[in-house]
Amino acid sequence: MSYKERVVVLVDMDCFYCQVEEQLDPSLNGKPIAVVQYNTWRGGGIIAVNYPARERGVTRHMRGDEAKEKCPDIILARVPEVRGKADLTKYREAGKRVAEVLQKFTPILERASVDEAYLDITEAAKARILRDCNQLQVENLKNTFVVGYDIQDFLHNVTNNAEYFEDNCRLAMGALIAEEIRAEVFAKTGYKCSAGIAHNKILAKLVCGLHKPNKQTILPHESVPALYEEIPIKKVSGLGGKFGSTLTDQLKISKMSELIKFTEKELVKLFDEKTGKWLYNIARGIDYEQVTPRLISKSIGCCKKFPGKSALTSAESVEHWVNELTSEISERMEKDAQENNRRAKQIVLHFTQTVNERDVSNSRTLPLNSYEQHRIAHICLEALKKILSQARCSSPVERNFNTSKNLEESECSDESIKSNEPATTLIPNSSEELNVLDEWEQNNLDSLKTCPDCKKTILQSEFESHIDYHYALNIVKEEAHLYKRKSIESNTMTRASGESSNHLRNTKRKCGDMKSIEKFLCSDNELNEGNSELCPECNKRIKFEDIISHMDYHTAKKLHLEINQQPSASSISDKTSIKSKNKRKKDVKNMGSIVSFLNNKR
DNA sequence: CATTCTGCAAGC
DNA sequence: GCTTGCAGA
Ligand SMILES: Nc1ncnc2c1ncn2[C@H]1C[C@H](O)[C@@H](COP(=O)(O)OP(=O)(O)OP(=O)(O)O)O1
Ligand SMILES: [Mn+2]
Ligand SMILES: [Mn+2]
Repeated sequence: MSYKERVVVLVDMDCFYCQVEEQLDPSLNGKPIAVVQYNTWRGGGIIAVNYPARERGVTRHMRGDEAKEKCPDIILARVPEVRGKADLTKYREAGKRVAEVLQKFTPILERASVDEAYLDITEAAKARILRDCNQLQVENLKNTFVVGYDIQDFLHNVTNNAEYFEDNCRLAMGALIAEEIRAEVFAKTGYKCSAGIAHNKILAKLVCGLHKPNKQTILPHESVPALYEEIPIKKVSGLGGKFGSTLTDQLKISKMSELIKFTEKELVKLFDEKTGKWLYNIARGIDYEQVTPRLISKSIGCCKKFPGKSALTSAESVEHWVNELTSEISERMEKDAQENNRRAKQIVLHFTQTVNERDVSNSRTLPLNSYEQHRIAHICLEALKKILSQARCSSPVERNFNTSKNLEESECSDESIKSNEPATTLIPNSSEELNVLDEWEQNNLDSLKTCPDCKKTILQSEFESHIDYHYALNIVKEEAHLYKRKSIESNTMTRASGESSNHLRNTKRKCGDMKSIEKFLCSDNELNEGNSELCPECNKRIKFEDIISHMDYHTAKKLHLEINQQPSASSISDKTSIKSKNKRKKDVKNMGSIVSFLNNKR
């Protein structure tokens, strides 16, 4: 498939945490604001800045005090503190509301962070070109910029010679849909966002930021070389860190356009096969990375740092913070279990200490059989003691802790807790961290039912959505003439389902995030190119004989959404999982004081 | 003394 | 399978 085939959109909320705060307190409207976490030390650390405050020179990473100097009338909103730590719940929930709106436009949606998501709307754009090319007018793309073009000229080209400019025509239609997506996000949530529209993820991400806030940008492929002349290498996703620095230093280049000088062979030789080829393609505006459908996180974690003198120095304090962190984890995991029908099977405990000026970190994957706070805490504390007692103690120095857990891939999930505390006395600058991580298991205790309409055997947990499916299908049959197939990509979530599957950890299987209706439709295994094709709407493999009814299903879903505007709030997901097993023992040196504290205590 | 997250892949 | 490091919001 051509590198110009797809229409990929990256939607990113504008100064997201600030917008969340502005909506909660409308008196902040129009004023310069920033969001800080903690405020006792130099006014707290700034993690989000709204646009009026940016004009005044305030940036992320500044301290609250510094922001006040730059902009005396700035309002500093504070991240809530619960259990003595920052609590990001309200931002996660706001992000979830946004994702629920985006999800109505396509199931090929990948949440990339709390405030952004990639959407592959190739099929929707193609379908709409067949009937709505006349809508590609400036008045329908009022918030759209096109790199390298005046929008008027760009639209003129694609509408007058749609075949010759078919790739740009798809991008233009993608932008029209993106305008609608963004309008819907604002209508449903009150939040403004920006978007990038391009043939791949890397470029969509890159151009989303060119016209913020509340605007969107198209990048036609032929505009890549000129754009790259202006783009520092570190601005491209994946090149913002050490690897990007290696490029600028070793290759003596600074702009993306300079990368094109190198042959694929040279790049493969300089780095490895995978990296070299990737870089060679990126230099030409080519990126084949798929938008991987994923609506919910694979891991749940929390952590706390204890910088400098606040480093934890007693067993009691360590125990206290492990309790606080496991309490938050327990609460969030329980909620996740209700919403997503999955359970973590493992937890990862992680902590770091500062020993002789150097960070030493440890982590252990531990089995998790219960979400009860005290049980999780017990598991973590036992592991912690074991690790520290095996460490060679001699010179007592500093430490800090932190814990975290993660959810697992398709079917599993984890949690993580992070805390960070200094353990011993002495040295003023110390820190530690603890982490916990787990995987999930899905509940297999589903009973079977027979559908009264189609007589198929289905899981109890999928019964409701299965009936919804018949309901929607019937309406479609009656009113199909009102709705063209493939008009707008949209998709509602279905109810949560149980379902079990097997270990899919690390296996690339799209079925992991499938909704129950889709699972029902895709229940046959053994699908291959000889007996099936990929659905243009959802990219799932469908048997030839089922493709017509499968497309009806998509139409039904769209219609159902309009009829019943109540999107059911749960997604499905998961299942199985695995694991348990734990770890090995690694020695850590210089773990003096905390070890003795722990040993003394128990 | 930026902090609190999340995802991915390499290397063992 | 597990730990670690990198990259990003
Ligand atoms: N380094 C960080 N540490 C903690 N939270 C962060 C960090 N970076 C970003 N966040 C949070 C706060 C942001 O509002 C939110 C989304 O990040 P991001 O999209 O990069 O910026 P933003 O939404 O604040 O502004 P922009 O309008 O430029 O997108 O994630
Ligand atoms: Mn943002
Ligand atoms: Mn973002």
